[in-house]
Amino acid sequence: MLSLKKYLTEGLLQFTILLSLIGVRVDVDTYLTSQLPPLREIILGPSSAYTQTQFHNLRNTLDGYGIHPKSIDLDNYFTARRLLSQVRALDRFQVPTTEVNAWLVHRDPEGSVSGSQPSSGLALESSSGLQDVTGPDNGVRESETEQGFSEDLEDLGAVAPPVSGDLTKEDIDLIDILWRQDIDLGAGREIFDYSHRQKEQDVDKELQDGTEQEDTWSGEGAEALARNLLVDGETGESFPAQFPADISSITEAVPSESEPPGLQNNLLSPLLTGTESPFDLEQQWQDLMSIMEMQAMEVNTSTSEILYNAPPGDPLSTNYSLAPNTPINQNVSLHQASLGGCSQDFSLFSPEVESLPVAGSSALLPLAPSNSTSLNSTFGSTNLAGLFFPPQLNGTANDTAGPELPDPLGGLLDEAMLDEISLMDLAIEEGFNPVQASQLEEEFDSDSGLSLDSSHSPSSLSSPEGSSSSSSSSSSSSSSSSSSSASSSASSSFSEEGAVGYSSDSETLDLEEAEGAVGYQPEYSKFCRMSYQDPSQLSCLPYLEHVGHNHTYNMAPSALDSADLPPPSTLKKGSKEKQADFLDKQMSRDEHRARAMKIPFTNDKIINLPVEEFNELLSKYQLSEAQLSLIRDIRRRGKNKMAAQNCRKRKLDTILNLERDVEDLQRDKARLLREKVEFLRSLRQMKQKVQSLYQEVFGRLRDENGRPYSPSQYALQYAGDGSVLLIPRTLADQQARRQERKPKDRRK
DNA sequence: GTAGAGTGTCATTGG
DNA sequence: AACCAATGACACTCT
Repeated sequence: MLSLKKYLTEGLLQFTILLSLIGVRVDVDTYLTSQLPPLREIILGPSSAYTQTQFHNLRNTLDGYGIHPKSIDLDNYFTARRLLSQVRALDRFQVPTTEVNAWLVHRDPEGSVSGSQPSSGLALESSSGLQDVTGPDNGVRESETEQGFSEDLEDLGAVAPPVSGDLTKEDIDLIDILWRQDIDLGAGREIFDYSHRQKEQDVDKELQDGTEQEDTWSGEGAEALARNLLVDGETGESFPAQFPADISSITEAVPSESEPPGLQNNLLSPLLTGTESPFDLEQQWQDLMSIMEMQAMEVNTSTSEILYNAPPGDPLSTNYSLAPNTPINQNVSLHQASLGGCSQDFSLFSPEVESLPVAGSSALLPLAPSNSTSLNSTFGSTNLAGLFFPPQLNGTANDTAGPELPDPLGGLLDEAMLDEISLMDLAIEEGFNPVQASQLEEEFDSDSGLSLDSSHSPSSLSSPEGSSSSSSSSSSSSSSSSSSSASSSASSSFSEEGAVGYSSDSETLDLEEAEGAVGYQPEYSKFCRMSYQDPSQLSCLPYLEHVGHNHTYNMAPSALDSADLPPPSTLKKGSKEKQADFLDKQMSRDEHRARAMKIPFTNDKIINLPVEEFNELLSKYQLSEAQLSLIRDIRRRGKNKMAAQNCRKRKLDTILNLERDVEDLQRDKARLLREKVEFLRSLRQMKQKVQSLYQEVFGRLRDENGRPYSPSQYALQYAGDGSVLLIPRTLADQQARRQERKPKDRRK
């Protein structure tokens, strides 16, 4: 076992040297590609090729190779794969690299600490460089990462870990861990692209020549690169090879109170470069940033900015040539710290890292609850290490076993978001899952937008005319219904209407023309039957609305309203009796009474005539007091009957409208829940990205002795200008405490 | 025979 | 004050 380990280590070192010889650098875009797949899954659906869990098996299955990670054939395997991948990557472009400017603020007071810019400390500065054509490595991410790591250490003049020979155990462990990390996290398909390495090589050359990084980008190299369209390592999106970081377009929508302009802008880009659905990605980012912004509103980051940020004019910290649509890169300079091969990788981090302290501190506040103890509580808002360093890295890259560090975005998610997630899950369990929502939508879509369909409306007319009238009236508001009923009842042409007027005038006309009576099917059918049985009564047709009602009270059939009926002599005697009985049954009580009292006009006239005409009509006849009283009662009851029908119909419409509103709200709720699920899912993946990238960056930091920094003692802090600072935890904790108080004060 | 829906009627209220 | 729409409540009929 020991020999195996040694063999592995030696093999890795040899491989690293090999990669460095051919100019391969490791870049963080490995993580970009490895982390974005989940986002793609959100948008495009799951893709087994990007499933993160498969990365663990990647080394055993890639390219058909079946090999155990500890196999002694590892170097052969890696070499073969690397060469193959390099060949494959020859025609690909690569994302511009990320520049990481970190300032070690504490460690040696007399040295060039905060503010100074050691020219040699640009471990993470990278650019495209033409890769050695002889050995472009595209596919072997693990070896590539490691190679880039050591290569950077060599090239950058920073204190590099021993490349061979006297490797300490920490070094070996770190190498092993980083190697495994790269494997586990997965690498992008174009991580080791040709153009990318070309840029890197160029930068490396310039660094060796003592050229400042910003000169590189502002000079010919940058222009030349700008002319070329680079392809995002993950998404394949083409964009100018500049140092852009035009995340401002995104973050502008998320204003932050206390942060200087550009602070937020730098870290978003990588996720926005998805070729398949960049807009969706941007939307997701906007959602994320909006949440973070809400939290950032409560936090003042000015303190940290004053303390640790490079001045605004600092070329290193502000050298983002923010070309639009090229938001990939983020400059993070790790001064006084050597960072292995983190070139553009940090750009992926940027969105999160930036937004955390910026939006900062607020977003992180939940991470370090005041009641938490020791380190966790002290990791402030801007203390990235405390937030992001996972136990894994702590145990491995850390010589002093530090306490377990909280989750990077744990504060974001753990408290508020997790509650929401749980609520959401609960809501889904309660029946608002997307499937049901979609079903609901289908159901509604089939409803033609009206809540009043036959199944829902027991009072709807069974006849086509009736249903149309009913649906139209139901679609209108109840107020319109009442107004329509009022208009119909107020109409002076009662004889033409002859119907109960609930619906509007036009509707009433349609209904009357079709039915000529009360707008309910039972009455209509009865009336029709009666009318066709006795054509002689067709003359009564407009006025027989009351006859059709169900309520036929047993009264003496003696009092037929003879005024509107043809002479009985025209009918045969046998059928005449039957028809009389039938008509008696069809007549209402008031009609029977009117007939009994020998009222000389129809009940319809009594009921529907306007007051003036009604009084005129009464004046034409010499009527007794009993007749007048009956006529007034008939009129009152008739009007009230119509009013009751209208009222009931209105009531039904109101109920149906409420039902439709409830269904609409349920549909909206289901949709919002779906959106929430997707948003939370993307947020979780962002969190994972931030965590892994933080680990990547921090794990590659080396002190002057070439040893990794202890996560328990140091933390990465995201400064307001986009740079990343390596500060001791105590300082970070103090800052965090200060920023914790501010939102509280603000709430007061 | 009973429950429930549909309808008519009365009393009341408010415009 | 008269008229009328709206509506709750009740009764009746029908299924």
